[in-house]
Formats: sequence, C-alpha cells, structure tokens
Amino acid sequence: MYQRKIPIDYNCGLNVAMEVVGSKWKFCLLDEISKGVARPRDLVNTINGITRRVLQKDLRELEVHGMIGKTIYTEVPLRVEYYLTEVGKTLLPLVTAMDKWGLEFAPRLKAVMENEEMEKPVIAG
Amino acid sequence: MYQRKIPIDYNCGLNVAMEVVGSKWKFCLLDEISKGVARPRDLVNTINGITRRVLQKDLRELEVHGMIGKTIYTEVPLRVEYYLTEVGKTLLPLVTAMDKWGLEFAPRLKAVMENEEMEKPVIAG
DNA sequence: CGGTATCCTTTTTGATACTG
DNA sequence: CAGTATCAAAAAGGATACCG
Repeated sequence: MYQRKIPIDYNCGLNVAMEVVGSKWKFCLLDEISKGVARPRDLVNTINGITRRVLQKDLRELEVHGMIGKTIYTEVPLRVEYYLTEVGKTLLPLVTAMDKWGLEFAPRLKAVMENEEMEKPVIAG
Repeated sequence: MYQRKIPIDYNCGLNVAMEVVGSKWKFCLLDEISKGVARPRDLVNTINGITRRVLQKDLRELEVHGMIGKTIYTEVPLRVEYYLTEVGKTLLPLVTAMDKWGLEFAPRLKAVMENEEMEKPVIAG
C-alpha cells in the first residue's frame, strides 16, 4: 500500500489500531458515517475544521483498510455515499467509548487549558 | 497552554479525547507506564520506533493534561519515574480495548498491506 | 540520566486548479 | 460533486549539543 519507515508490528494491537484509526479525524469520520452522514460534501460541512483535502485522504485510507465502502451514483452532479463495512462497525464501540470519556473529561481539560494548573512533580530521594 | 487554530469543542467528546490521546504514541506510553515501565530511558528502549525528542514531548503533554505524574529522585545520575494519575487510569479501558481490537484485526490488516486487495466501490444509479 | 534548545530535513497541510 | 495533482507554507521529526 505504501512504505513505512518502521514496519507495523502485527503482534502489537495498539500499533495495528493506530495504523487504522490513529489520525486526527478518523474517529469523527467513523462516527458521522455511522450516523448516516454519507457524502463528502456533508462530512466537510458537519465536521468542524476538516478540509476537503484531508477528508479525501482519510476517507481513502479508511477505504483501503476496509473500514468503509462507497456507492457511486453516476448522476450529474456526481453523488458518492460512504458506509461502514462490517469490519468498520466493530470500531463503533471504541468510538463511543472515546466520545464518552471525552465528554466526562471535558470540564477538566477546559480548566487545564485555561489555567495551566498542573500537578507538581514529586521530589524524592 | 498553547494556541490552536481551531479551539477545542468541549461539547464534542471525540474532539476532547483526541486532544489528549490523539497522537501516535500516547496509547503506547499509557500502556507501558501502566505496566511499570517508568523511566524515559526504559520507555525509549521498550517502545519500538519512538525517539527521545518525541517521547519527551508526549510525556510533557500527558503530564500537562494530568494523565501522568512524575517523581524525581535527585540521585546521580538523575532518576525520574512516571506514573499514571487517577484520571490517567480512566484511560486504561480504552487502551485495552484498542489493543484488543488491533490484535483481532491484525491478520486482515496484514493482508491489506501486502496484497492491496480492496473492496471495489459499488456503481449504482 | 533527564530535559531543553537549536539546526535542518521530511511530512503534512491548505489553497488552487483541473478532470470526469 | 468527487477526486487527483501541484506548489508553497506550516508542522513534525531526527540529530546534536548543552545544562542541571
């Protein structure tokens, strides 16, 4: 598919998982696609901050990895709709868990970002 | 803490979560630290492919976000040990789930990476 | 050893234009 | 509209040196 400086360690689950979903927008993409936001144009409009170029790239990777598939409607203008594959759906529990964790941690992160309050290191020995 | 082009959306759990763990090595780091690999030197040696510089940067971010803390032993040579904070430990179920998913998906990813076999898009309409 | 800073190279990204 | 290619700007990364 493409060259990696350091080959994937297929015995390390985290390594494998990061290869598939380890980029800024992929969890969001899987989430939105699972909710029925299917067209690239709609995804760009729905996901705050993503650009067409990056969207295209991430969709392509998810597709190559077999997490999503697409249906092409040869209309004018062209219409393309993405959907989760069966394998892709196995990622949804992770997406949900991440989202849930994030919501719970949000207030604390907000405090951190605004006050830069940080636990001081313990000095020992 | 630092400037973001697009501010975090604290109402979007995925957005928050990605801010905290959305970089290549953080899941690995949390995993290793939870297993007791505590010193930077050991982390570099244990995690395949990470460099000192990136390790330092990620440890710092995790620390600022309150996921890890550190104890400094003022010995010669200096010894520093990282540990998971209580909040940091709430990430472990996610780490475990990611790892598990990755291990299950590994054979398929390997096939994808080697054969580039890919589901063809459906042509409709 | 752990942490920060500097220099320089490699990747990634955004903007734009073009094709089907 | 969807997708690819190009170019310049921005960000991330490796190597190295220095300090406590």
